[in-house]
Amino acid sequence: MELAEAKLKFIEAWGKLGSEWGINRTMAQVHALLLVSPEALTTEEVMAELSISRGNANMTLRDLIDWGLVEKQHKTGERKEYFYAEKDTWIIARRVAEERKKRELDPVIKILGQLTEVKGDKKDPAFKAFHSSVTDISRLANNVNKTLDTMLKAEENWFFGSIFKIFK
Amino acid sequence: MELAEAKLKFIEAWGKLGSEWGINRTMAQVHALLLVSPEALTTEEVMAELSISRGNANMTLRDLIDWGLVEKQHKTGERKEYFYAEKDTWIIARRVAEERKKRELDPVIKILGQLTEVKGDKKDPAFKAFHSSVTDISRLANNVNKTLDTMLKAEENWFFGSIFKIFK
DNA sequence: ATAACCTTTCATTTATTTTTGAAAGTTTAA
DNA sequence: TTAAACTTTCAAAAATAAATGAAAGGTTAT
Repeated sequence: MELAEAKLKFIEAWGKLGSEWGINRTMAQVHALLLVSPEALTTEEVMAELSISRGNANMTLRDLIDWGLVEKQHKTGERKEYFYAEKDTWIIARRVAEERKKRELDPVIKILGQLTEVKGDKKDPAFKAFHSSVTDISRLANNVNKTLDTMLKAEENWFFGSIFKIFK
Repeated sequence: MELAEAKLKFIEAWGKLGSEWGINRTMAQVHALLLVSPEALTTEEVMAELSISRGNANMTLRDLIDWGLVEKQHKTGERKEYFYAEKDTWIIARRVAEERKKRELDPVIKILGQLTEVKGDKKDPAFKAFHSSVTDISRLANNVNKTLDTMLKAEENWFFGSIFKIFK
């Protein structure tokens, strides 16, 4: 397999994985393209490489910047904007975890906390089932949350290293 | 807040979280409904509670069974099928992790492994960027994979307990 | 055998998400 | 100020995903 083909395979696989996890396929593909590009690319280049429209490229790049995965660069003497992807995989993982925690996990943890407090007839099986399921899920969600907080602060080697040490 | 309202809130929140993570909203809602039901429910009851069609209810319940989150029950003397959700949150988390690992992570790890092997000109910046990004992502994916394997075998207390012990 | 009862399928319809591209907006240089 | 170069917006179109419901498929009891 040659580089050009391998690049396409990578972009395709990254896009597929993203879409399976609720991330816009194009956004994941643009990210993949930038990840394997040694140099920052222009909007035009992204449009051409992936055959997408200007509007789509612009919005997608902005989203990637919002996620903290891509940064704008300016070259002296040029007006065009260039886009460059963070290449450190562990930083990428942390940024994604951070963003999704904030957008999705935190809100649901808040709601679960409220639902945990709902009072009802302790003799009613419907209430008992509700209360115990919600309490259990709430506890698990909080554990996941704490683990993510740890991960956000940790170095990769420390994080996985320590996990593997215990569970070997 | 009373039970009926709380149940609706829970179903809504679970459905939203699911859809953000690439899981069909209705599937997550049916799961939520069954989770807070002390008794197994019939297709008719699921249809009525969530105002969904017979076909949708049937397919969604089948999917939940495929995921290992719901089981069919039969009551003696009755022909109707009843559906009951696994209530142990840790088992639920493990089943979801197991299923998604199998469906999504394993395939992508395989592709990354192949892309890692792609040969090219070591002087070419494009090749260097491709190779190092793919290698790094591949390594991270394999670490996540190993951690999931550990989780699949572990008890909840052991898993989180050990993580918190190190990172406290 | 057949009728009642229940489950499954799948061609259509409906809803949701994503993309397009032309127009509007902005910045820079002369 | 003007015009060229570049970026952003967003209403409309296209693509994708999900839901419907009537018909077909199975089972069981008589």
